[in-house]
Amino acid sequence: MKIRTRYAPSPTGRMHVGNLRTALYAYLIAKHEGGDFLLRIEDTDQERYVEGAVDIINRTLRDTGLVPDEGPDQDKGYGPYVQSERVKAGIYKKYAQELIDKGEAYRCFCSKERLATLTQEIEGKTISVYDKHCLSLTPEEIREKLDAGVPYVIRQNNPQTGTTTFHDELYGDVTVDNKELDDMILIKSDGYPTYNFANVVDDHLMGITHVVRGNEYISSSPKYNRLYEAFGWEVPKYIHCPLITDENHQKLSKRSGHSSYEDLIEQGFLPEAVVNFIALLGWSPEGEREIFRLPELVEIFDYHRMGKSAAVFDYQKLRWMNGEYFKAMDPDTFYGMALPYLKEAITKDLDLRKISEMVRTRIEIFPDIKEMVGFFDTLPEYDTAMYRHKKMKTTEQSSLEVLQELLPVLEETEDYSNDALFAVLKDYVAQKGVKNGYVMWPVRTAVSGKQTTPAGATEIMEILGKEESLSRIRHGISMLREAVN
RNA sequence: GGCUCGUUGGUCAAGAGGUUAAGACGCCGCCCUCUCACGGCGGAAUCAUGGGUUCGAUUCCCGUACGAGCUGCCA
Repeated sequence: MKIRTRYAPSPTGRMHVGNLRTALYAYLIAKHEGGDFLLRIEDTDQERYVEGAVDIINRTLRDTGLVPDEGPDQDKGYGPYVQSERVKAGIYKKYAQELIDKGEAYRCFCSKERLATLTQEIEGKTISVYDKHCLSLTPEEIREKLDAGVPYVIRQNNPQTGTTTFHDELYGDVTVDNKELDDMILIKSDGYPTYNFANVVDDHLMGITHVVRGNEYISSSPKYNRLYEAFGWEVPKYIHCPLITDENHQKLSKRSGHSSYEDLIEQGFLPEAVVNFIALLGWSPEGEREIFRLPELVEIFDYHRMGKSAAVFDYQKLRWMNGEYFKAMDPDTFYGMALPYLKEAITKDLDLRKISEMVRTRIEIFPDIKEMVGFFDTLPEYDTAMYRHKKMKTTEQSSLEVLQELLPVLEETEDYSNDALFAVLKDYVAQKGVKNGYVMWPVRTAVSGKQTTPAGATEIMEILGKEESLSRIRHGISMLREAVN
């Protein structure tokens, strides 16, 4: 049988990386076996609905490559794929009625006030268990309330004895006492289904074979199983994904600043790197390779190799991985993407393409560029102490000497290409009988004003050109003269 | 509180009843080098805990601790 998985987000804002990973795994499980991946919008919560959130979902799936085979825009006969539209089609009402007829569900007319009397406070947490009060209503009483227009919900009628077991592909069998099974609400008083109900109905109707979802649903899954059984439907395979946490092992929240895919893109990460990284959070391939693009993941993904324990989102490692993608990227593509960041840092007419290549193997995320290349634009203020370098055996004194001796030579040099400049400096080094660094360090310091740069002295001078290079060296000389005296 | 799930270095993790317990990020050192980065080499660092079972358990079982999730007319 063809595998069918779905991603069923709630349109409530940005896409959480945990949800994105769930979508990724659902996609990979289906695609690895040549199956279908579908998108279903679970907009049954009127209050949390956020305008534009569906667009975010679509855009994110498109940008990450997790393109659904079916969804709101591509109805392959299982639609509609938006739950609010399914509500209008009367789908959930119909199935809820079927459960009522079977005695597996019942209408509950309890007021909020009465429900409030059922709640209790335990260790700061509010807990409420419904007492099946409305289950004992007679048909006449129900008729009466219905006619009077008393609002009601429909609840699942769970047994209070025995146990219920469900099977998860990763976690194995999970068994709970039926007395733990609350009579959860299936249809809300506004007529919309709850996640608990809509999810089961739709997964069945849409022919979902593997239900991939977050681990937070594991404890309610027995209740979903009872629903499947009540309908006489085949239970799908369940694959619950482990949680993603922050560095404090708490659920990754907005406060972390990088809880959503959008956050990460804004911070300068590449979609491929994000996908690669989250794929490895809770799953590992055979072998030692870690860099995989989506098609490669499809090839090798095996959900049996998924983990069960929560994983910390390691921002540091994501940065590293993003850098790996830069290194593997072809220079033109990188240049195109880096350009806006380069322009932000450099307003002068310099060879940005060359600078782009300098930076490509040195940054981890795009915003790193600014700090790295700003000195090309304007020489930063710096302290002459920077001319002192133990390993290079340089001092302010020695630097002054080198720069002074080099200045006339560089003034005479016409060819300011990297190779030519390098040859000039090498000549001087040889003639002086010192190590390269003894000369290169002061020159680079003078033309950059920085401790570290994304290129060597002569490469920098090539970019800056003769005039600017000389002016910076002269400035260095005058600073050093002052410092030495 | 109850229920459910989880626990291999700081982090992601492989692994298996007997291994020198992989690899990666990060960290440290060395090499390369016109600084840094890249690249190369090396290092420190892990089986939560107490009982069993076993010739032998980090691996299997039970308890404990810790963590997380659920306990919503949210999903």
